[in-house]
Amino acid sequence: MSKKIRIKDVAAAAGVSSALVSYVLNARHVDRINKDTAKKITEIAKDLGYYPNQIAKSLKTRKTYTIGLMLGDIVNPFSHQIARIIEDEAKCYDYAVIAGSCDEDHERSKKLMETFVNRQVDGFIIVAASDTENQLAYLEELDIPFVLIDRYFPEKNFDYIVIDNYQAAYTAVSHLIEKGYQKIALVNYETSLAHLKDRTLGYTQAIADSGRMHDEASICSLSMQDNPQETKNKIAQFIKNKNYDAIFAATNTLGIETLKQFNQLHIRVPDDAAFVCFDETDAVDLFYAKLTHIRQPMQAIGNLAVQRLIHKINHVYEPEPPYQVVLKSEFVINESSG
Amino acid sequence: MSKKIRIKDVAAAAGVSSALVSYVLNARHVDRINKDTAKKITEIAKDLGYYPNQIAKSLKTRKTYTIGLMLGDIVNPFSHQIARIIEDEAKCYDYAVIAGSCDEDHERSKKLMETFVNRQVDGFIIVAASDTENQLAYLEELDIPFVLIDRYFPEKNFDYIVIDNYQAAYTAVSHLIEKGYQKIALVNYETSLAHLKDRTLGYTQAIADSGRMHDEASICSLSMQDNPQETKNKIAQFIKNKNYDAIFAATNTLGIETLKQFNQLHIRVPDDAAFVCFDETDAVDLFYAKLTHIRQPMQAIGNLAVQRLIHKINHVYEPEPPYQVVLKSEFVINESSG
DNA sequence: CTGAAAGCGCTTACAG
DNA sequence: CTGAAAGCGCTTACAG
Repeated sequence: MSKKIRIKDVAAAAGVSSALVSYVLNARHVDRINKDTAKKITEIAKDLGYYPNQIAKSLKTRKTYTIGLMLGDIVNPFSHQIARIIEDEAKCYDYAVIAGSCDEDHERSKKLMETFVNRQVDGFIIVAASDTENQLAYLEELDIPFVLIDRYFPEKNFDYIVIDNYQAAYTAVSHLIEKGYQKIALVNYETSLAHLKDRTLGYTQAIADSGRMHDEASICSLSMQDNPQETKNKIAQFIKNKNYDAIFAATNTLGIETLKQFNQLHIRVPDDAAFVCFDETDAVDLFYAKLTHIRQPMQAIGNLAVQRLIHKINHVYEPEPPYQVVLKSEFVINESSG
Repeated sequence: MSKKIRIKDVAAAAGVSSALVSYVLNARHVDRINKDTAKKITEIAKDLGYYPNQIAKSLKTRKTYTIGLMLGDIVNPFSHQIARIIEDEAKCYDYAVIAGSCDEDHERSKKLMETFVNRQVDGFIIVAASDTENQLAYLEELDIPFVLIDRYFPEKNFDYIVIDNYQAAYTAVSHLIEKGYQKIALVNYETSLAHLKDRTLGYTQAIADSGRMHDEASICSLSMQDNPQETKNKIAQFIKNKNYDAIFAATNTLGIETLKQFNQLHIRVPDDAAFVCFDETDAVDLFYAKLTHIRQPMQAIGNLAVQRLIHKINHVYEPEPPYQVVLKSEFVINESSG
């Protein structure tokens, strides 16, 4: 075993103090350190294979260079797409990301947050579960910076980066109307989460603007608390009634589940029913009829979230107006709504 | 802001020493601490909302309760399925998981490993990129425990948990043969990675055992170094030649890409070509013909990896014979090979 | 049964 | 230009 090298070892080998080694390696006070000494230290550190112990460093500097990423549900394609982007972007600033999923559960969300707080993450990027405003307020009390993505709380002044969900849904449904579909159904969660409410609103408004009557029977409402089997059953039930000629699925997982049921029941897209859903997943090209979908600007969401968070980390005690960004999404028309 | 409470604050409030608080909260020497004092300390700690600073704790105990998870490619469904399982299992032992992707790249793998080492992870679970044996040897030198999953190095004594890839491929191809398909093609990566070689071997052996001649033209070889577009093009090229009546895709991503090309070129499964692939992904139910596939025991792989790793962490200096587990996979027959 | 003190490996004012 | 020393918030022999 090659024992782990400490700063002390480097200092001894170079015949200087630990302080100097620390200065050189962190490029502090470069102006007033002897060039040759600096060079010697750098070389010796390299020869010995010295890497600073981040734990010790963190204890002293009170910075861990770690971001806690709280996801709603890790199996959701949105989650790992965004996780990947956030990790890459964070790496550019020498931050690591530690991610966890709260599975849309209030309690799990709280536990996860506590775990990350104890691990001294410098800040959070959060896809918030429903009714977790008080957890976020707790973070504010602790002066731990965070930024929300995907979901937001309209009543609060938290920073967020989201898309215009109302507009996205409105566009999608208007497209189906233009295409001549008569009975357009919505599959969505019934929840207090504003972004999903917005999607429902976009749907109902587009229907209303087309001069049609709103029909409760056209909405398939799921609960986020249901287990996968219950969700599946409810969707299957709804599909079987065949009270629609087009379906707008308000989330990617709901969309995929709907398509699976279509397959099961031999309902052909778009002949028997047109289909539009959220997010660009593998399903888009994999389904026999390429899927019309709403494409979120994932890269922008991830990058902005990281940049804003790091800015806040570096200016913790300088209050600023809330940073609330609403990005545009893209509507991609394919065969499934042909 | 409610200032963060330290152990000192609790000690002061309780009128005892920090040492005692530490003992009580960590349940050390419970036998020789006054019950009432202990109770008082516990209550006060709770009232003040005390949580130990994990960084300080780690510095002293040299344990971070963190596992570094190195993935081959985070967008691969295998990766996040297994990541999820590992996170959940690790949580049972109060370990957190910090994950990263090396994108099948040697250099990125090295950087990632160094980052995790500096962050003092207690151990690694690794889906190894090709030719990274020396990186693993480095970990051994540092006495940092690790266990490989999914992939292994037959020449080395590293711990691993994998499936019998040869057998899985052999079974899949034999099934196609029994079904009467005449020209069975393989889509796989050309690589030094043993688990993928095993899959090719299982394929060629099954073909040979059926008394057929091996035909080089039946193998579509990809390179892991190719970018997605190149991979796509090569598969498209291969598909277009139509020199097959069945395809066995040796990885899930290759399988999904193949199916996308089938759609593009209006090749119907299983009428124009039968199809079998690795892994249970959303694609299985989403494709119009339910996919025949090899189902890996993900839960077992993840759980065993975590359990073995934690065992090693707790017994670092007690050498044991290598722990090399080969699990069985399940072959699930569906319509795509009907 | 309990406390004073050292130490984990760094960083950083301060003194010279 | 450089070093001695304090301190981050814990844990843990050791002494009593």
